[in-house]
Amino acid sequence: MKHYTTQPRFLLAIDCIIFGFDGAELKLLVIQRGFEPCRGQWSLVGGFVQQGETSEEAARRALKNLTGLDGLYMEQLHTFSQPDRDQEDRTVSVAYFALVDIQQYRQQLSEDYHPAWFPINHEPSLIFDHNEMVELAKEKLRYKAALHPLLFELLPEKFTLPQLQNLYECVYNTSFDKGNFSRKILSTQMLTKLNIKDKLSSKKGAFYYRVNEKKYHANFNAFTNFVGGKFKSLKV
Amino acid sequence: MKHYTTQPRFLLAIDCIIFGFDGAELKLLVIQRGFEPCRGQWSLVGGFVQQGETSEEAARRALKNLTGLDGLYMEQLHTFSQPDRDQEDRTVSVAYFALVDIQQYRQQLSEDYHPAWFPINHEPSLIFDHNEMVELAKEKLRYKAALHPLLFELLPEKFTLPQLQNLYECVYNTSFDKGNFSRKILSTQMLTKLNIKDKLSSKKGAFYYRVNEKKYHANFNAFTNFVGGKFKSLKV
DNA sequence: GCAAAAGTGTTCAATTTACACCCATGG
DNA sequence: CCATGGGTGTAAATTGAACACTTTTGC
Repeated sequence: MKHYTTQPRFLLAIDCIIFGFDGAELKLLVIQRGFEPCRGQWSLVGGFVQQGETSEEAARRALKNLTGLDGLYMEQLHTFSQPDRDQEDRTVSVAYFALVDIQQYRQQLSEDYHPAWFPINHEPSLIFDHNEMVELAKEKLRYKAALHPLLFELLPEKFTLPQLQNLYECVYNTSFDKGNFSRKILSTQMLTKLNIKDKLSSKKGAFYYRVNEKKYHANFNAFTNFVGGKFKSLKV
Repeated sequence: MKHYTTQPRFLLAIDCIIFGFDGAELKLLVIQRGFEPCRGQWSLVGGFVQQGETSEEAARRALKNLTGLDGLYMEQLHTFSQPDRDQEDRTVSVAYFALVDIQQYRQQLSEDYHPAWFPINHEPSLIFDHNEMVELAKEKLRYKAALHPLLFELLPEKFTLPQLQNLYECVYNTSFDKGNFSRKILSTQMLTKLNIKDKLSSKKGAFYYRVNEKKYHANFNAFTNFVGGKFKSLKV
């Protein structure tokens, strides 16, 4: 093993795969790249890790810059290190995926970034290996959401069961029985029923619920099967 | 966003968390570090990523060097980037976890590396953030093995159901009903029964099985609940 | 009153769990 | 011939899937 000083050095980047849900479709947030190489092309939100910060911190910084939001759900996805992934220089990128409530998202700095939401499954061609990152993030989202309640992170504070079911149906591109779905979700005791109804999508109106933070955090890492029998046939 | 040339540069390392099973205990392979800083202390197997190779390739190179084995089960775990994690220089490390059949492992280059197997739960104090890496790898192993058949990778080509059950019981530190365990495993059709018995641990002898590679690979990524009802109470 | 969406109830099937029982054999 | 661990059978309990039914209300 050679000594440290003889080892090659790398640029270290982060890239964020940001998912949102507009009530009808699952979407991906991308920007128009503002500098060379590939200026003007669609790209994930990213940046370089600085001395004195972790890659997590760099990713949160990038997210905050673009969305104006703190405390988003975010987790490390994978590190991409193909020598030729960035034609300009040897850059290794740590990819993170993040979930945002699209209603809370306020477009900031749009002059600099030109952000745009694309429907998942119709995202544009992205620079470097960013499409590969998005594919992996979609897999991970489907995987993790089948067992853990992270899709709540995509919804506003108050939401109805039909809205939640619609989100699951979008993510898994299938349909669920409403009776069985509602019983399954409510049996986790992660939701608190409010006395207000959303009357926008039906005459009867659907009750709003909000996440019971205590139960949610306490049970986030437990295994809960959120997708019924489709669980067994899911491949990832 | 600054231009590339103004960005800081990092050393890029890989570290491998290598698990093995000796029939009675789950074990971790560590080495005595051969160079400064921390020469002589216990460490994960690692190395620096070189120009022109991916971190995956660097990890396979390190595994091959130490164990003499190709084609081990290996997957990327997490990237560690605390600025002070290596006191000598700013080094970011991509951690991989690997599973080896301990019987196939031949101690090579022992003069250089001084490798040793430690029982999981009694591993020694390791350099840098390596204990943290091991903790995360143990969690990931328990998580993934609950749903996918990766523990087969820890066993020799031929093994008995009681041996397999013992392995699961070690990983989850619990016990399973032998009848239900055997039915569950065999129902996956991932095992082929051989006409030879292992007579070492009983008078009656237990039939050997081997992995049906076709079924195994085809269904590796499907969700299969390998831990019965303990699944629901498993937290990770 | 009726269409449309929310929400509840009920049945049948599949899976899981617990535990009893039989089997093979070395000493 | 019996103790020991391997292996099979089975009934009860739980969970899941399907679908019928009731509720509410704007038009």
